[in-house]
Amino acid sequence: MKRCDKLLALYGRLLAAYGPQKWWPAESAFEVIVGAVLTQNTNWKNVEMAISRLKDTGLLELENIVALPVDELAELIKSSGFFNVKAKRLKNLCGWLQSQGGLDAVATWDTGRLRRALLGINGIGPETADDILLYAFERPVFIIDNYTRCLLKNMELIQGKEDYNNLQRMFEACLPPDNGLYNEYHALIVRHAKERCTHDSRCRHCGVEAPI
DNA sequence: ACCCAGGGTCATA
DNA sequence: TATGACCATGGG
Repeated sequence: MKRCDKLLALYGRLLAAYGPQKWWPAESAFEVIVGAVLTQNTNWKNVEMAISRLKDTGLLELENIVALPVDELAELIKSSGFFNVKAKRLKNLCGWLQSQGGLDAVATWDTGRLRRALLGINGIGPETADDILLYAFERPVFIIDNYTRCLLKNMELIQGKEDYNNLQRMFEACLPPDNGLYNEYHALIVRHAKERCTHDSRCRHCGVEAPI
C-alpha cells in the first residue's frame, strides 16, 4: 500500500470512528483568528474562558482590539496563559489586519500571498498561520501539528525529522485541495490523539500511540 | 504536588 | 541547523 493510499485510508477510518468534528468552534472568522493565537501551547478550555471574557466585554472585534492597550488585553485573556506574550501577538496581528483594510480586504488575496504575510507577523508561526488560513479563510491548507507528526511516525509513514513544509506538501500532494476535507482531517487527528491520551500516563505531548 | 495543553521567538553553539 | 529557555494559567 502506497503512502497516499494510507493517508486516504486513515482519514476514512478516523471519520468512521469519530464522525465529523465540526471545527472551528467559533461564531465568526475573527473569533477563529483570535482563538488561533490564544490556543498556542494551551488547552482549548482555557482559551474558551478568555474568548468569553472578550465577548462579554464586547471587545471581540478588530477595531476594539486595535484600540485596547496591551496590558488591558493581557488582563482579559489571562486564562489562556502566556498572556503578556499573547496580548502582544494579538495586537501585532490585529494591527496588521487593520492596516490592510480588515478581514474582507485580505480575504481577496491568493493563499500564497496571505500565508507569507501572516508568517511575517511576529508571533505567527506556520501552525497558527495555517489555522487561520484553513479555519478562518477556508483555504485548502493542511495543518501540521505535533499530533500529526506523532501519528505519522507511529504509522511509520515518516521518520520524524521532516520539517513542517515537507510534511504539509506530503499531505497536499496526496489529497485533493478540498477545504472541507482538510478541515475535518486535522480535527480528527487532534480528536484521535486526545482519545488515546485520556487516562494514559505514558501519553506525552508527542506520545500518541498506534492508530486505530 | 506534579504534568501538560490545538506554539513561537530568541539566544546560544 | 539544532537544541534550550522562556512565556505562565487552569484542570486533571
